[in-house]
Amino acid sequence: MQALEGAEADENLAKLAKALGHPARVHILRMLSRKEARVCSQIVDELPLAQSTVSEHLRILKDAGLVRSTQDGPRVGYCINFDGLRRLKALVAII
Amino acid sequence: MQALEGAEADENLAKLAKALGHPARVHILRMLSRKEARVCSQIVDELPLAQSTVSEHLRILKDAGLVRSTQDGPRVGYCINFDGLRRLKALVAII
DNA sequence: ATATGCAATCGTTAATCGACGATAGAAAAT
DNA sequence: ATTTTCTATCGTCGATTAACGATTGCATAT
Repeated sequence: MQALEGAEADENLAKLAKALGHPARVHILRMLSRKEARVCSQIVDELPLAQSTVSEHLRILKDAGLVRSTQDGPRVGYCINFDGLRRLKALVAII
Repeated sequence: MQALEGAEADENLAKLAKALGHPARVHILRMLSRKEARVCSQIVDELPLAQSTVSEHLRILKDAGLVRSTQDGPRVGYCINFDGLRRLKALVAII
């Protein structure tokens, strides 16, 4: 378990929160959380954004460790990174 | 109680998370949470930032509803806005 | 081998953010 | 009344972000 306090934890929480700091990314995360979507095109269909923009939002969520991409089968799939999400919840909970 | 789902909740969470999306602001929030500081100058002393920059971070936290300023007595004090913080925790918890 | 479909990356533009010093304002102390 | 102390605001600058269309890359299907 990583630290929940100190400068490193602050940076960690800031990075996670920053990734969450856009409505489209919150929406994407919720879709993935409820398994309403697994591939990029489904998310593009749902949001009023270009494919490239959605792809960029997914990259940001991946970079922050909130989302993982999987190649289960023929196509790239996305899913919640539960480790990252758990950590975010833990860090927020103790503020 | 406000909604925890839907577009409005997404925007709300994004706004709160964005405010939290900077290490200095996380640090400030933790200081206030632990009552290690109550006035701006104490925070300035603690952080390697100019007074104007700290003041701006405080403004962002206030705008997001995570911090309140109080004039209890002779001088302006800052404290956690527990309503906002509670809402953040609730919104994050259900992702 | 070629075509198709999906996602990532590139290049660009406008907008926003983060930081600072300087300045203003308000209250308390002298 | 003047000085001091503390915080907010202004103006500026460079860096980062958000968005898009266009292009590339990679599988699968034909």
